[in-house]
Amino acid sequence: MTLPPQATSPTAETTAPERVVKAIPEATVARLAVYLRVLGQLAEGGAETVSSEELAALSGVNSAKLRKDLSYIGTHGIRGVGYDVASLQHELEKVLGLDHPQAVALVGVGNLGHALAGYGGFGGRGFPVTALFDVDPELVGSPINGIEVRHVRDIPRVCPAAGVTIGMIATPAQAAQGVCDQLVAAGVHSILNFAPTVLQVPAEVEVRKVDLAVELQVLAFHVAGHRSADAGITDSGTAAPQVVHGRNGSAVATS
Amino acid sequence: MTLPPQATSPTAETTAPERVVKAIPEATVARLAVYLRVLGQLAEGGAETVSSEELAALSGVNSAKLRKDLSYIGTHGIRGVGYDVASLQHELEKVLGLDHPQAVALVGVGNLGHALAGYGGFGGRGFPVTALFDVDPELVGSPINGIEVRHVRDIPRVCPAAGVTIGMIATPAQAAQGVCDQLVAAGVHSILNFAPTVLQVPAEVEVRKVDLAVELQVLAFHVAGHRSADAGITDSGTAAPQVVHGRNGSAVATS
DNA sequence: GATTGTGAAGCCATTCACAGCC
DNA sequence: GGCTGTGAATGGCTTCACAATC
Repeated sequence: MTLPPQATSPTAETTAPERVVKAIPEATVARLAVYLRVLGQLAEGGAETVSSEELAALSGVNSAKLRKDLSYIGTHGIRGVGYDVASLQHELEKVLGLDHPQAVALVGVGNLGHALAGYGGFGGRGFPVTALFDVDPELVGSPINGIEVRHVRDIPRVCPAAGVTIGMIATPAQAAQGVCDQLVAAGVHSILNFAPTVLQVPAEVEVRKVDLAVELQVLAFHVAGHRSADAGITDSGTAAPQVVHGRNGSAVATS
Repeated sequence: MTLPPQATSPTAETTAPERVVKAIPEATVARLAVYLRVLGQLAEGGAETVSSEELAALSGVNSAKLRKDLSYIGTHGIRGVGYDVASLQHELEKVLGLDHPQAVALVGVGNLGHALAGYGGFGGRGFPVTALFDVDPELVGSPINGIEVRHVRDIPRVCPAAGVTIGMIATPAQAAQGVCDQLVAAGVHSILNFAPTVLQVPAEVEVRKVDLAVELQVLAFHVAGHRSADAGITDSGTAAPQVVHGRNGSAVATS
């Protein structure tokens, strides 16, 4: 259904190079994933269509932003009605590359790694964790969640063989850079880093980071700012409909 | 040491309202926390001063951005030399509100919650997890990491008593909104959400979210985009010195 | 009448480039 | 000579507001 994903630029694309896969802002991509999840919930609830206003409220953004976001993927909502839940879902899955799944490797099976390995299917259909690595002799060789833990030194062999495209690093900080280098050498160009360090990588590698300490410190900053303020915070600008939300930011944490 | 934190605005502050605690961009605050961590490592290594170029490289940003960031807090580096590591550390700690610690409550002590509770002191001096909550009768009453797990229904009583200012939610998605409402009612206005849902909160509450599924989907998007591209990605614009990094984004995940 | 899609305007953040200082 | 601090320029994202469409 629906047309091939157009560039949606107002001006005619005179020189279309193969495929137009760019032009979607970074920030938009992250929100598309959120919309997709909300659509899943709506679909479960039996909804067939949804308005931008409704979907936006459930996603914690305003409706103009949502419509602009969807315009990047060349969506076809129906004016006066809204969006078809099912087809928008499929559209988003296709854009995000979820139509064929990505094999994920997880390095570092400590407390956090364990939790991540167990996270399993994530929200909906997921990212299969295909390979686990650690250096602890107690862990190496034993299975977790049905997957055998390999030694980190096997990354160069195992990852390409398993077709791993995404790596998650949940090691202690000191080990993270070394592990990262090995993943990159093994052809893994997308990395999600949970270790509290900034990773140095070549330009073609995409790193996103999830940094607990930073998140807490940002919150602490705001706590500090609002101390002794009591009346104050009534200036939210425009009165929101009902549903509001603190702010933006999102795992924004990427380095 | 050092002067009181000035607003750093170019124009003279004619109407200074009590204290000038704003004017620092959201994105800058997150990076300040990163600089602080790197400074900690430098201090351990025995460094006394550091140049913006050096600190920036270690933090994965360019030096102009770093200097601009520091300018917001009215820093006093020494031209021709750099920054004093120790005093910059203290300056950053003060700005981020780390001089007196924030009590943190963690709700949801499953796999992930366990890992978070154990994370303990985080990078350096930390955010003491002061209270744990869950609904599982098996967990409630038993101690984890020396802290007794309480029932979620006790949030309204325990949190104010313990002076909790920051809440972390690591429950299943269905439970998250309810828990959030209770935290807010208990006066907790800064929340870090690990559950895969968008939380609806009043405007005075700051929510940051850490969303695994979103992070992975953003990475998947980029994997999809670079498929079949082989030569391509040489257009990084300016040639970076040596150290580079994928991109930005950071836990950007806030809703 | 309701709701989408999108130019245009506005805002925030990044980058540049250089004056000021050590 | 080296390095910081910062106005000015640029770029990206968000918001507004409304014409187009159902």
